[in-house]
Amino acid sequence: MSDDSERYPSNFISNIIEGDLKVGKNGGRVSTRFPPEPNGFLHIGHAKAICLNFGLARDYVGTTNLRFDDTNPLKENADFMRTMREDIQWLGFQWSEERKASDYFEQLFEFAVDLIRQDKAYVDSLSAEDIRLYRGTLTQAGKNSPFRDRSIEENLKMFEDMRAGAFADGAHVLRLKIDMSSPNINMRDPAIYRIRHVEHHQTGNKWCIYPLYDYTHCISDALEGITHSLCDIGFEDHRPLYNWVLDQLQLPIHPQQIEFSRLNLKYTVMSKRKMKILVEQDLVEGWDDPRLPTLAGLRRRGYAPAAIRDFCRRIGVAKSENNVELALLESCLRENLEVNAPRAMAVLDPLKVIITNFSEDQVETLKVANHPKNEAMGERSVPFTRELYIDREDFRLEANRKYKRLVLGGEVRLRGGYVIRADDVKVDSMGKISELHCSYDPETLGVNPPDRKVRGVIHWVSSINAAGVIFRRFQPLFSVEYPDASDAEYTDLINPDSMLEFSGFLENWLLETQPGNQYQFERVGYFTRDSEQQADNVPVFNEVVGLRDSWAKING
RNA sequence: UGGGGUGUCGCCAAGUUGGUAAGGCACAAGGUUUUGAUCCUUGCAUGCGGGGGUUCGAGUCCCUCCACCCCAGCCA
Repeated sequence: MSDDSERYPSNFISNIIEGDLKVGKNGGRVSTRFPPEPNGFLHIGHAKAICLNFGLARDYVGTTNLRFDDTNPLKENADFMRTMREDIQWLGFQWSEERKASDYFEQLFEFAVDLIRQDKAYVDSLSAEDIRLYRGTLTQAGKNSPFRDRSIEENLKMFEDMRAGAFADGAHVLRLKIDMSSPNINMRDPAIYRIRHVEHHQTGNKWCIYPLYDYTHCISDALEGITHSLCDIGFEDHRPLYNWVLDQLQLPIHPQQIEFSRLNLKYTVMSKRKMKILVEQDLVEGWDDPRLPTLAGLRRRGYAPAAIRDFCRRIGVAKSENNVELALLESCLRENLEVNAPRAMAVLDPLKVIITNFSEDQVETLKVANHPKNEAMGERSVPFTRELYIDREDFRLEANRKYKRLVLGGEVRLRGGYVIRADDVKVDSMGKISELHCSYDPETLGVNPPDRKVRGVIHWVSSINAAGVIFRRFQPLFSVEYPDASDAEYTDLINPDSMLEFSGFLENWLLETQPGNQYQFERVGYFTRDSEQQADNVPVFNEVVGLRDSWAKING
């Protein structure tokens, strides 16, 4: 997959890397890492970070580690690690080495001891509440903890005792000794170890003290020889702390932290917390709901990994706030599926058609191309019979000339087949059209009638070839562009039509297709078989993305 | 009232040492077409948050305003 077409265009991070390469920094080596916390599902915002870290390393012939940032056993578990690995591989990337912050717990502890010996860390016995009070505010300096001047010996002893389990949760904390009056709150003696008597999914009960992010991340990066540590822009003012810690210690390398802005997509939410609530309140069907921007959801929806990668490349990398339109994502998908998806026919809202001049016991086998531009995709046999189905919206009793479909007395071509004329309609007791009687012109297979104008081409499925399935079409999950920014609670802004179900027919061979393989249902959109088994066993096909529809614009 | 950031076309986003505004998406108008799809052609920022200044010349340098975002977890 690593062809040049996936190479990142010029951006501020690649500029930094090229500058580093030019002066021979890090011996010309580029090494990145993707460091998720295993506490939820990866989403398209993570995809941006994944593509960037793996993509940049690929572009500059470097390496990328997968590192689970598992320093908070209260929130994390090994199941999330498993799904994250699957999602990353599905997206198309393979890491050089898998690491875990917990791999470094012993070293992290020793470095902390080193800091205490240097009088740059101390055990604080203030309560969490008091620590907050002593920290000061955004505009007022904090003040030193009364425990700040404990002797090195006492600190050493107490920290060992913390590790040994001598204290209750929250009794003490290890803090860095930096500057309580720093204008940067992150530098006001940040805590780096807390006591938590809980089992860790990787280290079991070996530890009862766990290091915090700011202390752990920079050291982990250095230990792995990471050269460029890319992270969310929210960590920008943590950078001085990142550098401070590394400056105090003997490490093989001092990685450079570079922050870029996270992806925001219109009409959706991008926070794990908010998605979790949607899942827990059954507002969606689960973490893999096709309307969610989780990688699991996108996969179930039928998104092609290459299209997501293309999207991540096209949105660029910068530091400014951004709200990307869904249209860009959809465009990436269509571009990919246009060339890769074999064509087929499906009728979402069936209207029965009787070809009155075609005999009941006859079946004509038509050959239809699987792709209009790619002969290598071959052709398939499509049966033409007296009884078939077309889409309800492809017929009107009467319409003006702009309507290029079937009207009473008008002619239209059945895709891949004959030209038919609508002669009569049957209406049921409710006044709804129940059946259409048409006649076909046997001289029009592959050729247009010389003397008449055919209005257009519509798709269809023969009744002997029709498999009944459920189609799901999707709209954005939220009905407003910025569900996060609204005054209303975001859960109240869910689009009631975000998932519409249709009961219709498709060519029966599609029943054998696998989830993840997309097909274009001509004139409708791209679909894939849903991966979940339904209780009633009725097959479900999810719409990946619709076809561009210029008629909808004209028609309103 | 502290600190850190960001402001280039509706949405993203390029713009090396100042030299006279890339590209994509969207949109619009044509053409091709047995998918109102695809494809092709054309159009789409005298202006880069505002105002000054330096310069032959500034999105790029200086000054000054303005707007928006982030930070006070023993979360990451």
